[in-house]
Amino acid sequence: MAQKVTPRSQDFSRWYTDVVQYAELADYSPVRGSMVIRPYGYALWEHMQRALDDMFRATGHQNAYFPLFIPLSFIEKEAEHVEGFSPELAIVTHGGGKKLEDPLVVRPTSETIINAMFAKWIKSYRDLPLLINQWANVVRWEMRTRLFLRTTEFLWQEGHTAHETEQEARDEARLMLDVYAKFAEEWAATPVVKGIKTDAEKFAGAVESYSIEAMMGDLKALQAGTSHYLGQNFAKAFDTQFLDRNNELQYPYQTSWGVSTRLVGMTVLVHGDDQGLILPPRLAPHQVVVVPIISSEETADQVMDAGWSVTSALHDAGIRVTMDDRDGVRPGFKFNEWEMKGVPLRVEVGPRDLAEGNVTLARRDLGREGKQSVALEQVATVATDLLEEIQQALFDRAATFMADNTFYPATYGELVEGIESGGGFFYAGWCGSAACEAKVKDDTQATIRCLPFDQPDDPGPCIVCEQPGAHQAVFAKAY
RNA sequence: CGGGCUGUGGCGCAGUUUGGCAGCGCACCUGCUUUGGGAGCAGGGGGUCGCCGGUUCAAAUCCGGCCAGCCCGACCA
Repeated sequence: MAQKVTPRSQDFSRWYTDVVQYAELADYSPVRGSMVIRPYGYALWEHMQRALDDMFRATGHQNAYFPLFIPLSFIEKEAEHVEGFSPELAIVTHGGGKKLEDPLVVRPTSETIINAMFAKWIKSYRDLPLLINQWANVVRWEMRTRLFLRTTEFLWQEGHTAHETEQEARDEARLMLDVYAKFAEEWAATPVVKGIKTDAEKFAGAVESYSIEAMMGDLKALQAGTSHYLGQNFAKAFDTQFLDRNNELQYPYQTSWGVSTRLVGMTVLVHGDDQGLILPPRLAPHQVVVVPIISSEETADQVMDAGWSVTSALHDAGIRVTMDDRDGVRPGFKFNEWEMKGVPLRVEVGPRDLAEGNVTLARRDLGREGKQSVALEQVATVATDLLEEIQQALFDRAATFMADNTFYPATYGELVEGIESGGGFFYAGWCGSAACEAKVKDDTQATIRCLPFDQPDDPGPCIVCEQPGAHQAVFAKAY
């Protein structure tokens, strides 16, 4: 623990892997492509869950739980859905020592099993809207995996809703995307671009997919959350029907939306530095760590007492605080260790501070320059303010970084050169053809991350074929 | 699934070319001295060298096969 990480500038990919492991967020497991989320990483995820779950409830959703196993025949009912997911399904063929007549799929997502139940529950327009969320694990058999960003099994949340009208469902899909954007920006301190996915990138079985896209520290894009307007595709496949206000049978309009433990990876990739993790205060398992500095026998008790009283003052102020009272570990070691773990604020309590009635506060995001002395009795109020400042500073820094690395190429040559010479987000016109989209991908590996909701009056000509552009698209390499 | 790299105490590696006592650093345990940015000294524990087979008096080392992991591609939250 607390080893030196590979510098970001030297090898970003290894830096990420080092930070995740050294900060004890996760570890590789004996199972191919699967990871163990360690207590510290899980605590971070739990804080994300809590914030999101509160927002889901505030928008009228209820939690429920559906089975892990889905009959293979269910997946096959929606043509695009099965086509999209079949390459990555884990399928159970045996149970109880016998071969199963109908194989079971380990859920890659739950639209089908949930619709099988919705078909039973939805009889009348009075049953709508039906607003369900579940927290669950899902399995997608990936070729290449990376801790948190892509693993065979991952934890997520999937919302599934059914509505009386198309407009209501479309509004719901957009509303939940807004919830995700709000979470990303206000909790994870990560600015995002909201937009519509192209047909090539949309969810298998959706009419339209929306996403939030964030820029990572290596200038690649990460899809941080998606929301889908499903139309009546699944309702028709599962014969989910209700009697409307005119006593006529109708198929409901549906949505689904999800975010995953990938958000943990995003937080690392956006804010971390060569010292390790930097956590936004609102999500940090420990917002403040108190490190006592014992320099002599005579002052030891006094320092420890002061450390504990600072700890309880911070706790009483509603701050998640921990006191590192380990014996036999030197303060310098503790500083580095808690910096590795991304704790936003550190309080150093030592004889020199106490002689003047002070403690030293050190901001994680400012490095060694970010220390200040604060009077003992003001620690709680100052720390409370600082945590808010840090939260804002992290967002501002990420927003500036994204703005600085967002470009508007005028020609195809500029787009290709821009992507190859470093990356970033490239806004450009796009005619809407799959061929032009594919050409960019073939030439540069970059894809259209989304067509932003914020569109200019004139998107300009297609960056590829120079035909009039139907949309402005964001091109970027993605995780 | 294609290409590359790697499997040796918990982690990182040397040793493999040229077969001959299984080593180093970190971590861990004990003790003492320490403690304001990754402590020092002394002592100690821990490894069927990825697996299976072959060659040999003798294999971490040579030969054959298999497996796993990571990185780069195609696919993807």
